[in-house]
Amino acid sequence: MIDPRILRDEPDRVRAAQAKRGLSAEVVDRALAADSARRTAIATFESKRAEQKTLGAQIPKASPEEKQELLAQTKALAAEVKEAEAARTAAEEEWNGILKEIPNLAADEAPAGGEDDFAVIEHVGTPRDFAAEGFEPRDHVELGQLLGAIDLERGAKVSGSRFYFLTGIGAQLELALVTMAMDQARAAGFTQVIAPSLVRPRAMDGTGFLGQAADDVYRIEGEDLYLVGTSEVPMAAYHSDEILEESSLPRRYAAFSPCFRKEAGSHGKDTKGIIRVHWFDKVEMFVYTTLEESYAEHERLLAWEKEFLDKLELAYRVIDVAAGDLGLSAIRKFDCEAWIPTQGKYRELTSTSNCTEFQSRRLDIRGRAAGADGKVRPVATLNGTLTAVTRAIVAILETHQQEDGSVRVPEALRPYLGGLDLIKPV
RNA sequence: GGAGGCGUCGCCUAGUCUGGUCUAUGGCGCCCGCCUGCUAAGCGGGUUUGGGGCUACAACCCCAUCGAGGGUUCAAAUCCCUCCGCCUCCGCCA
Repeated sequence: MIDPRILRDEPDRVRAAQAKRGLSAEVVDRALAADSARRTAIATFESKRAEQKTLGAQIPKASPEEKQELLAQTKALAAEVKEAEAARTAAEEEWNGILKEIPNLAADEAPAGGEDDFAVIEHVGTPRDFAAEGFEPRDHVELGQLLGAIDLERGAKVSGSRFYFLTGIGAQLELALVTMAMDQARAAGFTQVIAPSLVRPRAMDGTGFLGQAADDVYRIEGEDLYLVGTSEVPMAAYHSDEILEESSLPRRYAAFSPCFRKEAGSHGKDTKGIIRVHWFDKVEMFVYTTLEESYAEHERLLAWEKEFLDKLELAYRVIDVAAGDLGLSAIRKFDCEAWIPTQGKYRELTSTSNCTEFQSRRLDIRGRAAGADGKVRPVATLNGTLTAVTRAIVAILETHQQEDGSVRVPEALRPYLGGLDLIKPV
């Protein structure tokens, strides 16, 4: 959630932020009204409660006849306190509910508008010119079949549409990519983590995925558990309800977990292949740091993502995602989109977000400043994809394919495949 | 899955049976100061978090906070219920 002080002191800033995302500002007025109602309710309850405490303290010391009198008084008061408390609780819930509807305030640098209003920051590498090379590239579905790497038919048979088996060199590719990602992360000082992919509502809600995105989340029947769509969820909740020494920041984690997405509302999109699936594995970077450091850290996360894509020798562009497409939590988001030859487009391979204090406020993750004053305040959280396995495989197969259907292995990946430099059709 | 035990303000801990003087004890750690060639020791003080009021977002006052949420009561760390977590034993299992 956003800082309530900003809402109170600079409501116009919040209104402007809503407009930038293409959302109504009406929520701001509802929030302000709920805030003042809440404060009134708190004051009422607290004065009643204080009175009750004062009277109650006199009872054990009172003489028998005074005691009767006091008991009668406090008994009546007890009912009023109870009522005032219920009113306070209701007012606080109302306020919290409204506050949680407000997305994080987009950064000034983030372009205004929706999905198509992104700004291209840079292009890295040049898409291969298959026409000049004189052959028609095969798509990853065909290549996956030729190489014995991806089995979509059996994926559908066993689990349904948007599922797959990675087999043979496909399975090896996943393990190679994950290990390479983990090695890079460790070298950069990250703590490697294998994270749970089933979480409680608190974790899901705290990261902002039970808002508008709730349709995309799998729930476990009969249990209070959700399947995560990214290890951002368990990693954000990892330090929930904790106070971290700011001297211990940044805390950098590289977490591996499967990711599950319903892909509701994407019927007809990317129906072929493994571009858009209900399950895939991912190595995600997750960082806790201070608000001041978060902006520079965001750039670092982007740099680490680029380093990984560079090692895969892919052509890609980096975009600055528009405000309306940031999701609830982020103030700014960079996507790295790799060139997919058979689609003739750039497709998202990785994404990094600065969520500032938004998730920390919801999950109660605070930092204590160094020194005698030791102020406690929310920390900033950031996340970034190191590798989303399925899309990385799509980009590698399509980009590095040869006319005969074999695929050249990028230099950096070879050590992770036992030195293999060419994947040949089976 | 079954039976039992436990959960106190960073860590350890007193308090729970017998509800009110608990405004939660003591130790360790940490912070500030004193003392001291320096360090250690010693001495004195401070040290949960969230919220509200008032304000300079200070000081101060108040409310809540003893795993979480309900209940009983004039009054709950203390009694009752539900949930969560940890531990022990049994069963099952990769």
